[in-house]
Amino acid sequence: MSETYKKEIVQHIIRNLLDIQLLRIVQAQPTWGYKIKKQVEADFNVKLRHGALYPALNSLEQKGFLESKKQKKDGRARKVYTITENGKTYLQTYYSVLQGQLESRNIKSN
Amino acid sequence: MSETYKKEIVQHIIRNLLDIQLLRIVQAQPTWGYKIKKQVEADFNVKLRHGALYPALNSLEQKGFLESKKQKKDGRARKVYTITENGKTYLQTYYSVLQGQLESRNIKSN
DNA sequence: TACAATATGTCCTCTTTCGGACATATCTTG
DNA sequence: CAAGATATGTCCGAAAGAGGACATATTGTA
Repeated sequence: MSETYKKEIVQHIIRNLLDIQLLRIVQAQPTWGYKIKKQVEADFNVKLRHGALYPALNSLEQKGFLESKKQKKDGRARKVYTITENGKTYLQTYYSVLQGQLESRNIKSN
Repeated sequence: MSETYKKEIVQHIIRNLLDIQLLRIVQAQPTWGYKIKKQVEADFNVKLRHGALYPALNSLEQKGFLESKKQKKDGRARKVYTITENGKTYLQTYYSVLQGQLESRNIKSN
């Protein structure tokens, strides 16, 4: 029953909250674009366009929420992202707002 | 500190998760467009265009997540929305996905 | 040596959304 | 009576985003 809309909802989140998801993933562990794409697609069974992903990552770096270093590991040239303090604060605040909604499902009815 | 981004984040949520917010508000209590607008703007101190709100409500009704009845109370002709079972299920599923993210902030690191 | 996978980027067209205006009707208050 | 609040809707030009292609380089595999 609650599975009915699950895929649609995950797709909705990936589309509309992509920046939040990226911050969340990078916060959990420094990583790079291609891995994020593969990981998200495997974990959630949705498609994540790299034409949307890479610009989003660059945008988050420009905003100062992510930092990147070009590394050459396993013979691969990767752009590894790390979350910044501002990024952590932003994500924390975002989740606290959502948490507030999860806790109090009621809205003031003046 | 966590107040730094709060307004920006609330605006982000209103923009990108408007349909979810509407379902949440209507689920808490049957209500109508104009009241939602005033309520959201007062509660969160952000602007909610009625040019975005009314089409969004109609869209949710077309999807079968909301139902509306035109009422004349207090001498006012209002279109009062009620959440449907499908709407409840959708919202519930949405929040359960977000909840899952709140609980496990870690993502599988193969 | 091809072909697939890894890895990151841009570009173009189409569609959607944004911000704000236009529109209309009723009710309340000064 | 006029102005503001309540209440719901559409429309238009501009901006943003979606889908998918084009582009390039290296590495691993058949």
